[in-house]
Amino acid sequence: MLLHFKNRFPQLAPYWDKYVQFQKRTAVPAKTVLLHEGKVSGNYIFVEKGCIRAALNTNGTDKTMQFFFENEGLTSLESFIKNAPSVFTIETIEPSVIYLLPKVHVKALIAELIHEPEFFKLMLSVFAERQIHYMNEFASFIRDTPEQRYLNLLANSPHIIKRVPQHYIASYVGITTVHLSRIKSKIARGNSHF
Amino acid sequence: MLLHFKNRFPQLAPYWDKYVQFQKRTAVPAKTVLLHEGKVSGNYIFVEKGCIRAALNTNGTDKTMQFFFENEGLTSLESFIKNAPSVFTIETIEPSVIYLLPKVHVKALIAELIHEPEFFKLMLSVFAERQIHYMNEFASFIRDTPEQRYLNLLANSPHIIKRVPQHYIASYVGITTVHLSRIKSKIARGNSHF
DNA sequence: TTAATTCGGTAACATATGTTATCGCGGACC
DNA sequence: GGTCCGCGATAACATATGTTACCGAATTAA
Repeated sequence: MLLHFKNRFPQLAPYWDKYVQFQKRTAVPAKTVLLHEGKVSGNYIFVEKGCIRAALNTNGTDKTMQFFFENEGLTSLESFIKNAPSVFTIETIEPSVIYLLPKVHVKALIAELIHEPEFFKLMLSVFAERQIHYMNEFASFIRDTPEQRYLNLLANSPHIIKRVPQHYIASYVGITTVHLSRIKSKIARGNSHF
Repeated sequence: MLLHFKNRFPQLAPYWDKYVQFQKRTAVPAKTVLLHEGKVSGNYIFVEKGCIRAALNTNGTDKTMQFFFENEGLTSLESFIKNAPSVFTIETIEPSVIYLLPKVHVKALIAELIHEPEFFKLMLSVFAERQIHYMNEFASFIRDTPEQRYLNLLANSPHIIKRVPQHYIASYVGITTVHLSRIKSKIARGNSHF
């Protein structure tokens, strides 16, 4: 993970190098839970290979919120920052290779980098991107019908649809697997709105 | 607006003072558009008095995304940072008194403050809060039924329901005004799920 | 003040989506 | 090879939500 940042931000190389030793590389099978909903997040997670999802559990039904693939990093921000119980579960979809960087070291890294304007800009842009991402997801739910959300996904992130089992996609667009099947067959029959 | 920050972060007082002169205080009537969807945001907006909403327009139907009240600040982040067209409109609900701080000065302020660790922490926490907010809204749409969303609003933000016209609330929870009326009368009859 | 407009409630009907159940395919495991 | 199980399709029915239309109260404009 830190190597990934190092490639993107070589100016800060000495900092990354110093913390490389603390991250743990692990290979895990599919359906491995990396963080349980309700537990406090202890690590920043980086995906080297494989595929991970964040999921909510409501009255026994599992709903997928987000997907992560190679070269993406994630954590439960609220849990990480505030030591609050995570609202979602983090789980592998495929057998994956991940890096874990414990929270203490992330905090130490940030404390060291707090004087570096380059790092400041990096953090702000990362945070801004995430905020914009979630805001757009939120806006999409207010604005779009589930069918439209599926079509958007098909248009903007076809790799997700190709790679991820369909029942995860269904809850992600806000519907049941049955209804997603209906939508797909409707599209296949050429009866979509487009 | 800057006075607001000055009260909360007196350590940075000299910076706030310097920029106070650039902000413009304005009183505007209800239903005044402060930023049109599709336009680039030019100001950071701070609400001294009144009430503002962010809204999306889809095929002629107006949908409310968020409400802002006294002592809250807002802008279209994507538009502000990337000079991208704003995805939403910003409009007053009530007659309001607002402060506008032009983008150039906000950027200059950030550029000056970039070396202040206190400011760094402030910015990160502001950004983190916003991200958590939008993420929770997003999660709520995946997890909850519209009726549940209305009940959540009633429990967590009753001031919004008391203060804002109901048709804005309806689109905010993701339904039509007709259906919101149904839900309300159902609750009044004591038939809600709780 | 009256007149106009906005806002919220309700009904009847149309459509979208959920629920439950069944089937079939294909991979995992022995 | 066979058996089990995860996954996706489909049907029939139930429920949730949208659409249109109408009414009356409340607010605003003249």
